[in-house]
Amino acid sequence: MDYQFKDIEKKWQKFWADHQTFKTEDKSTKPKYYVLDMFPYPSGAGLHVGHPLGYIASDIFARYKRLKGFNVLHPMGYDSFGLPAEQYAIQTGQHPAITTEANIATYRRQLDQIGFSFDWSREVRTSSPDFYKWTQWIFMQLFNSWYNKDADKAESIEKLVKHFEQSGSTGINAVCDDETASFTADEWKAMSNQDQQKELLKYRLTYLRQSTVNWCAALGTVLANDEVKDGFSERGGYPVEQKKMMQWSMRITAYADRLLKGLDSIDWPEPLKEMQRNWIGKSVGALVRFQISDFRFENEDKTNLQSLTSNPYIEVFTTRADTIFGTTFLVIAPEHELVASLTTPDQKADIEAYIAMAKKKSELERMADAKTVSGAFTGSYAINPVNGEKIQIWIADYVLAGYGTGAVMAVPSGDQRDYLFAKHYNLPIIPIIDIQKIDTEADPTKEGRYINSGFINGLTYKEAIVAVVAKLEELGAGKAKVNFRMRDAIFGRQRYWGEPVPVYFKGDLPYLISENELPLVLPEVDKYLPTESGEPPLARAENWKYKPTAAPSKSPPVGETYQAHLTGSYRETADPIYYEQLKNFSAANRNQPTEAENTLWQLLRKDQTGYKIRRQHAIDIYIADFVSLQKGLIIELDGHHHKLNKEADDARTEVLNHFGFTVIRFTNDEVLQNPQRIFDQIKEKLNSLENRDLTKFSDATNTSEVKVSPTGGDLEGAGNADTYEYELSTMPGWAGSSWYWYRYMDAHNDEEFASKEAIAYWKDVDLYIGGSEHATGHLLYSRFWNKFMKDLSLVVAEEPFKKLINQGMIQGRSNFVYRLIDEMGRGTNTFVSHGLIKQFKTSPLHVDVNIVENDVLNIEKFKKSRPEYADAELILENGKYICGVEIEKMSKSKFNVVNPDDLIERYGADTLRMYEMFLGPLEQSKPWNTNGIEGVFKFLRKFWRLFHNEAWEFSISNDEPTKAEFKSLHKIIRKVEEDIDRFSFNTSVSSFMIAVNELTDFKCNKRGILQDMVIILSPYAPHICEELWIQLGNEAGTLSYAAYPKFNAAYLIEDEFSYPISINGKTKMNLNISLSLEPKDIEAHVLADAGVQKYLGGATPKKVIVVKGRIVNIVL
RNA sequence: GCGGAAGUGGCGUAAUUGGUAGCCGCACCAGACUUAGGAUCUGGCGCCGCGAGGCGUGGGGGUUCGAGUCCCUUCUUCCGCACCA
Repeated sequence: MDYQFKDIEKKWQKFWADHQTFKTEDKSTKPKYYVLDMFPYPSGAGLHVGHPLGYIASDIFARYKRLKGFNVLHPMGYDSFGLPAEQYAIQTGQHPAITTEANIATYRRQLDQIGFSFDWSREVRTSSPDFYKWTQWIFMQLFNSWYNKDADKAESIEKLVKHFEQSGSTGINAVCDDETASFTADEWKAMSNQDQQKELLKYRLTYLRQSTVNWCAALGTVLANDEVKDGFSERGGYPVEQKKMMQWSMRITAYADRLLKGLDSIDWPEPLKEMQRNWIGKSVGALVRFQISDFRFENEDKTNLQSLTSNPYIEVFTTRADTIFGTTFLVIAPEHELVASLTTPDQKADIEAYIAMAKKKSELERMADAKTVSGAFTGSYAINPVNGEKIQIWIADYVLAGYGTGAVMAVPSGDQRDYLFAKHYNLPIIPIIDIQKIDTEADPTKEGRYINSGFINGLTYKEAIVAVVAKLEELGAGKAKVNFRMRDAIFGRQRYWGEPVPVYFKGDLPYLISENELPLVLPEVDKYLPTESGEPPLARAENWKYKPTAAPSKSPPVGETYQAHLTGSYRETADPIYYEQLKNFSAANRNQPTEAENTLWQLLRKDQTGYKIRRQHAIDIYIADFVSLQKGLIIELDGHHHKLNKEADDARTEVLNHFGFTVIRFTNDEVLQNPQRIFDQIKEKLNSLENRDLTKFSDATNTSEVKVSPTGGDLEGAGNADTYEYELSTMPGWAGSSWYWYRYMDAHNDEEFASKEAIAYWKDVDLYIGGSEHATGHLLYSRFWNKFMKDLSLVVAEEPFKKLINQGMIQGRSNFVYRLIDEMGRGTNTFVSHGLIKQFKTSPLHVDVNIVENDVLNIEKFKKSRPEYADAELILENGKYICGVEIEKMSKSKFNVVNPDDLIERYGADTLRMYEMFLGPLEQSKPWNTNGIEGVFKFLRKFWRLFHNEAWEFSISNDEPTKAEFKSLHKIIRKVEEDIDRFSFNTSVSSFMIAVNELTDFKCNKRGILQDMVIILSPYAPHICEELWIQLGNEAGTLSYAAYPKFNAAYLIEDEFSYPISINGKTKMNLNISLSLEPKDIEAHVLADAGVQKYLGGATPKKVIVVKGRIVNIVL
């Protein structure tokens, strides 16, 4: 049979799916290898040929690793929350879930027909509640954590609370908001719960704060810095403005240093690491305080006067504290909070005019305008702390409010911007280094010795910077400071199609919903637009409110008054509905014990008190934390805020007493501080009580009405039966993608985001392939979340992706036809071939690349492509119409999209896979050009033919291969190993061609060679290889796990080598010389050769260089 | 402006530690087989030159017996950042 790729590929794709050939086991004696692709956003356009490039490379790698005996995890899923589906929903009213579902179906069909070896049983979708339940859960962990700088890791917020209760705010070294309060332990305890929560929010790793955000009005949402490019949204290209809003943020800045350091430990492309370093933007410098001189005037704006009069200084950030003696003025940003207070009445008009002008300039104009010098003098002066000089304070928009302190010390001799400013406004310029050249521009040199610089005169840079910082610290006028350019990441989006934030509001304060309430499912809305009042789309959801009563927590839901079941039959029949619920709650509580509960349980379990203790046991409408039914003793643990619920507790105790239980209470802190003491107290109490078997309790039927508030336990936020507003913004697109690789490890786990065992086994991603466009988004956020989860011991690796490869972008290659323009300037229906356009007046038009081959227009198809082209006239060259070419982004509007479906239809998936690899180095960006695909197709047919005779019958010989045949085989065995190891897939494809060309020349159809060839080629062209593999008599489906052939160097050993003989470095001829000869003998042999003698022309060589097995060079 | 990557035939590219520059394809040319060819096979194919030979890895310079590869300098292209103090 001829090579029938269509049948073969269909057959094996079905086989792999039916037999789950690529389903990965979590338990294996093989070493693990995790090959991950960046999962796609399923867009409506489907895949074009650029998308699979990285997937093909990773698939080859994954298949290769399987052959090499690894247990390979190679999963795929969809990053299915996002803007396009939502924009489509806004336009059409179609629910984004439906659009997304349809797009995923298209993607899946397209992916399947390329023959990837994904383990689809582990598929994830970020928009599925099973998945985003855990995205929300991780959010909750972030909310419940703070960053302890002393431990250099995230820790539980409980630990912070404990510290506050014991020592107040002293001794806390946290990454937190700037304006945290100072308080003693007693002051903390005296605070209302509200105030405590407000303070804690300043420490949480995800927090709500009034922040300046990138607001995109057209999209109706805020955007993160990495989603804004040059003042426009990355998606859609809409203008973005700065706006102050209450927003969720992630305290990624806490990890700035670790994110920076971690880069040194991972095998990523250097440009990408550099981009992250840039984005993090660490600069080591100092904060310096400049006192305000003679601050005495009044001003109608008194907002900051208070702080100014008590603390009259401006703080600047500088990386060049050594240049402080060259400071000749200060510049503060126009938005700086002290501007109004510093402005003297004389200067008021100037300053206000300048601010008005600066405000009008958009972000873009301000950037474009970087070279124009502008500013205004405030009229105030500051004192240089090191020399007491009085210097002017200016405002200018080259100083950014958002970086450092929003103020700089201007050193015109060393900083070009300061230099230009000083020249423009005639401010002094003082040289401070002996070799500084400052006639025409600033000289930021660090060489030379300091002059005009007081106590650092004569020092070098290294000495000076240390001396200045020390002096500033001594004076109390400054300190060393590391600054980062990276800002905390805005985490909320005012959009519909994203993960709901698992938070509700009581007063102004956010509270987490309960963990067992997850997932908080995205509600239905009538429209996907903001409300009239400008609230996010989720505000449209009807009855979407948080009801604590509906929240199964430590206590079941109850109304205001409740007919307590003082019937004496609390266990089975109190209320069948409640009883079911209660059992569920208890189970949930047992799975998620608090720290204190867990600590105590370790002491109480297994009868360590001498009595059987149950935990989270349902009793009537309550759940007891711990109970001994034998003694009727209930042990309750209370959180710190529990004092609010005294009334409820009393009622609860009353009911429990009624049943014959004794209730004792401890606080969580008591347990955590001294568990043994609590244990002793419990034991003592148990011993003192009489036995009373309450397991079969049946008291007199004595019903009484008891007032019960809805909480009997630790329900956070309880206290009334009101409903609360949920957070209305959703999470950004990067939330789900910041941890998804862990879900693949254990994709169907309902109890955890992934089991401890799965994480311990798979650990991290060994190879990650994806585009560099995610450098400062996904790849940074993923590292951040990973480090956070490591801190909480949820995962084991500090870095998630050990090795990363960026596949290059596939650009479009547009073709053009040239329409003739007549004398009147009108377009005609005549088209001129590209080589002739200089002779005519033409205008280029995009033409569909799919009707052009090797830049020659298919005229027949062209005429059919549009009705108006049907009678078009074409001016040809050499009988052909040659199209023009340009490289552009691949897009529908440019008619340059090449769809993999068409190519698979025509050449098959194996050809497409190999051709995409053959295009060039994986990491290199290149335009798509279908021109060479025939060559790869021919290769596969040639390979197929090796196994068939002239009548196209399968025909293989069992003869012993020749030495030359073995040599071809072992060359390719080694070559492919080396190439795959360095991700050089293009070179291995050409080596396959060489091997098959050689074997064709040998007319080799020997099993001893071809069977191994099938294995080696199978990662690249799996379908054809599977087919040949069973034809060779092997069991179907076993090829994927066959053993990669072993390289044997013996087959490559040569007796002779054709030495290039060069004279003065120029190769003149070749000589076959035995490889057993040593350099001295080679030299003699070469010089004796007649051909060489001819070149020498009788001259005696000055020197002869012989490199054994490489070259002979004769120097004349 | 700063940082990074890269410049090799008509085109995509190859040359793993400095050791024969142009492998493998595409396109093109010639030929064979054919009713035909968008099939297959054979040969050619960096540039100049009839040839001998010479010149060739963006340009210039250097190190070396020998440089596409290392160093300096310069130009060009692409990518990222951009008034970051």
